[in-house]
Amino acid sequence: MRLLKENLRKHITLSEEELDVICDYFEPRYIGKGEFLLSQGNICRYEGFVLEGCFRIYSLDDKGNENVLYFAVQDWWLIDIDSFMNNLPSSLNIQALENSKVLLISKSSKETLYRQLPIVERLFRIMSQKALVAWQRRLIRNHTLTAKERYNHFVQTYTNISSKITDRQIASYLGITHEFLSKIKKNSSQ
Amino acid sequence: MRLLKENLRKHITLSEEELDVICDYFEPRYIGKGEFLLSQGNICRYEGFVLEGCFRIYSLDDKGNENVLYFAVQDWWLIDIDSFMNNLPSSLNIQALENSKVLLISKSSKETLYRQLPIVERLFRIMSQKALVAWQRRLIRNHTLTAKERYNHFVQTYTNISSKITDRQIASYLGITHEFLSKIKKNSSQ
DNA sequence: CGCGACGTTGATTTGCCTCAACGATTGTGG
DNA sequence: CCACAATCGTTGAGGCAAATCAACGTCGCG
Repeated sequence: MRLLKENLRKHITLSEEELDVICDYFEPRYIGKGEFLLSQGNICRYEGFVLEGCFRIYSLDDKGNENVLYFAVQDWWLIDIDSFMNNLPSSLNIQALENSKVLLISKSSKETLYRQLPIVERLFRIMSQKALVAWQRRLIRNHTLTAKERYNHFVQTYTNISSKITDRQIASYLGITHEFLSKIKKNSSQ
Repeated sequence: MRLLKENLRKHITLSEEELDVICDYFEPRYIGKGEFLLSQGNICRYEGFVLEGCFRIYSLDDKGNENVLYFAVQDWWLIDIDSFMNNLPSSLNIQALENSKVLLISKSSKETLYRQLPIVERLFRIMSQKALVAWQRRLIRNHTLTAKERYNHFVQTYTNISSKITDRQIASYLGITHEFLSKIKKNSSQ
């Protein structure tokens, strides 16, 4: 819970009482390596916060190719917002890449929380807006940088993540093939 | 103002009084073709809502290449969130592509509005989350679709926009050169 | 009118993909 | 604990999508 509180305090000033109220709505859950918190076709009923472990959030295209949207390790959030907000079948998969521990809040709990503590609306507004900026930046990087530059940016920015996951996953995140990533690494290491 | 009210009502149920309060904080402004609502290096002090006209939001990389983040026509919003939220110098340019009319709300007005009418926090949370989903989808399209497929998706999805802007701008939005877009169009028209 | 931005086209290059093969590592069931 | 399968990372040959560079005619605008 301490980790969650610290995460929330990064975005907004909250009293200890408010933090306690918020945290009360979350429940811990363990997810084994390879298991899914969400798989496509189902409705995303929980928002998750990662305490330990590592996740990949990915979609599948028509040909069955996996496309990693992002990774989540400690201190990151797990959700398919579209599915969660609108009760739509998800097109995303959220899979644990190692044995993991998360805190979950259900959709109904979150709505109750919003009403009970209106400042939580503000909190999640701010979090969403920060996330939005990050996605915009990533799109610009995809347009302006080469695959090699994007790879270097990734390992520098997410050192803690890149040490946990396979090169295939990283390649998928970067939007390139794993063969080509291998050639990038060979090329840049000499 | 009617247009703004309709836009807000798409996301959340609001009474006529609430809508009036919100709208009172916005002031109209005309922006001539080629003029900037925001240029990089400056702080984004206003959030804008487009009533008429057309805008491009773009950044420049080191080599001076323009990179269009998105276009905004009637019913769209104009802002550099990062700069607006954190009072940072913007890395974005917001330029009118034709004579345009917008509604503006300043940062201080928006903060006042949040306090006066807490439901506005909810409103902008929901708007931000919807926008987030759109950016995620766009990134996936960039990874999975070819340039031609992305172009077709763009003209189908944004018919009203694509008729207003040059092919160079569209190419920049798609992340390709304008020469290549020209070849795509030639190729697909026969 | 003349200039600058535009769209087009072609020749050439390059970044990245596809397919195929290989050894190394990991995981799993007997 | 080992044998086997599966997945991984690597490498190479070849191909394709898209970039680069350059030239040209067109159009809107001062």
